[in-house]
Amino acid sequence: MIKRTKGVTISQVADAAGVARSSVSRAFTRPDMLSPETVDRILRAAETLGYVPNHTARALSTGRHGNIGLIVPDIANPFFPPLIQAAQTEADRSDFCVFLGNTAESPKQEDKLVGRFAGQVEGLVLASSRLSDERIRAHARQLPLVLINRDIEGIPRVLIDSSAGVRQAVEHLANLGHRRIAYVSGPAASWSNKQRRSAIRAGTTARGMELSIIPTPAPTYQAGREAVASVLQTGASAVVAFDDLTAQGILTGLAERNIVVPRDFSIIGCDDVLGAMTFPALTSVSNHSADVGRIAISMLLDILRSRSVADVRYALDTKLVIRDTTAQAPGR
Amino acid sequence: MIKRTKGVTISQVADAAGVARSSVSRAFTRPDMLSPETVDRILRAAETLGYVPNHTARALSTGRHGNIGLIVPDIANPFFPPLIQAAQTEADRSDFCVFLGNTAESPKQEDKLVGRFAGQVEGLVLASSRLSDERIRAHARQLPLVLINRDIEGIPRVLIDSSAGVRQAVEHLANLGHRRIAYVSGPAASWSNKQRRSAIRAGTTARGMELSIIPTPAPTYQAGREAVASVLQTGASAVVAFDDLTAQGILTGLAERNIVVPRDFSIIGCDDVLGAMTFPALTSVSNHSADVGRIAISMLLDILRSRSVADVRYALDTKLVIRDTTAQAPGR
DNA sequence: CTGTTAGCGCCTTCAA
DNA sequence: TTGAAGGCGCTAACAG
Repeated sequence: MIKRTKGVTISQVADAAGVARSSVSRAFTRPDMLSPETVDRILRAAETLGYVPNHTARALSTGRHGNIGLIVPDIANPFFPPLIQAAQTEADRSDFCVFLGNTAESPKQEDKLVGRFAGQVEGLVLASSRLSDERIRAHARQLPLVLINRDIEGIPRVLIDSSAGVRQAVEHLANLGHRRIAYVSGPAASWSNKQRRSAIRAGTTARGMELSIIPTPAPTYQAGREAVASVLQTGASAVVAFDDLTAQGILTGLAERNIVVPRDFSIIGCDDVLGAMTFPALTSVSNHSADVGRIAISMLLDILRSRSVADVRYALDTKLVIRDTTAQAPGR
Repeated sequence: MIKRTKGVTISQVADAAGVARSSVSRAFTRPDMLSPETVDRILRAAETLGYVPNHTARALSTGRHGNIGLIVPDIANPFFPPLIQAAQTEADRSDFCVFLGNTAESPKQEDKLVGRFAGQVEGLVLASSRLSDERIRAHARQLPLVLINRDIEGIPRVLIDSSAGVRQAVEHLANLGHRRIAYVSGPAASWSNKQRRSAIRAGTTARGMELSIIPTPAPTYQAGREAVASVLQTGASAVVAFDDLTAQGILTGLAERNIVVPRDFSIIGCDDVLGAMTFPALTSVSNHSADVGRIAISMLLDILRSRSVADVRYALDTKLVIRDTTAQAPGR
């Protein structure tokens, strides 16, 4: 049985130091308003009593609690951990704590989390939100919001613009002689998915290539693996996947059918989070997940500081990273 | 420019409903103490005014804010996301929010985070803490603590007991004819690492096998990859890695040297988080990361509810999962 | 520079 | 069943 120390309050410190409560408060928040000796005496008293400012009381009084929220659809997707980590580090630099929420790809859960967080955070970052524009706008009326990979006018947002990278991917495949390719798509509600899909469509159309779209329930290893059957039915010789995780699943699905990559089939991922960790090393569209996390938080903190919301749209460029899963189309 | 709605307070609702503030409070916390009609009237008024209870004020008054903290060393390590997700889900079931902290394997950062969280959470779960026993004990005096994969008497803890699984791993290798193996170890401050290392040592000693220990700076893909040189120098024909990520790195390091797994070399991971996602599919010691997250949170919530700390030690058993990275020792 | 005085929004005895 | 009143711990004018 462990006994716990109780909360020492500002009054006890004030008594011990022989000053008013407000002076104690100042010693911690605006020491420059007090004489150095007084500050010293107070701090010393606080130290011996083991006083720690009560965060909640301070928050009630100031209306600021130094917390921000970060909501992601799937923390287990390797795209997010670096983003989360960077966000955390950036928040830390300004002495903010971050609440993390995982929606498991469910808009309903996302709505619930936003509501739950709203009361205890000063602002929120929604990464790859699966909510409708209306819901997001509604939430933005309640508290400062920054979006990641979601493009809604009037709401600050930071985007990974995959179009350039995806265009290069199509070009790369075309140069290798592929004429018929497939896109294994991501969540319907995903802005990134829409963006990637239309970039591919534009690229293939421009080059007279044939394109098939294969839907998946969610961007996971398993979904990729299960998509392989459909992919093969299209007669495609190469595939671009919504993300690396899906691509990795496809890699396995192909291996299970003894289809050798890249000899028999080429594959390109997006996000480049698996780096060279797959076998063969995955060709992928570059990633900025950490940058995006850092930037989103820094934007949010700016907004909190300035108390004003500019309509910022921060887009990061991408490019194709060629590794070992793409090669000449078979039979050429 | 988006305008934000201001906070409606209990008083406004009270006025609108023509009741006292305390009644409004009761309508939300103890509706059974009020007549159904009154509750109804209050709720209706609250609804139209868009009243939402102020979490901070409530917390100050009750001393409970319904938040718990979870601190992990590296969110990007695939061992943790399922743990975090399960923890979150479990907390959610009891209407608790979770603060997530990432220490980047740094004890200093961990200490800092605990301090920062302490004021705003009712309890804390420390997963794979890198802190000293003393620091942990000190923190446990401040607030309810539950440990994951750290065995300190007197502090509630839930452990993945890898010894059985690791013992099976050694046995498996022995049966395949390996006589000389290496253990690529994890962080020095890791309880799991110590446990796995001694289980391997016990197993190899009992069978008269030779064992080399290879240190690494941190359990990462990169560290595993770089450890390969040292591993090969030992003349071992098989290796057990601290975790799957390290094992995956080793897999790459071997591939880079044209050493074919499992024909030329066998490898076993721990945690089984990569499942069949590596190539070849990794033999590994089973994992309970999600269970452990769920159980830790549920233990913490129990403690918070009962206001008492029993000395619980919850250990989960493990076993070897054989896949494709282990085979007969070469030359036999 | 420092003390006094009000709250922040809610919960919770204590009476009625 | 309901109201009145005090307080949770701290901050923020306003005086002095």
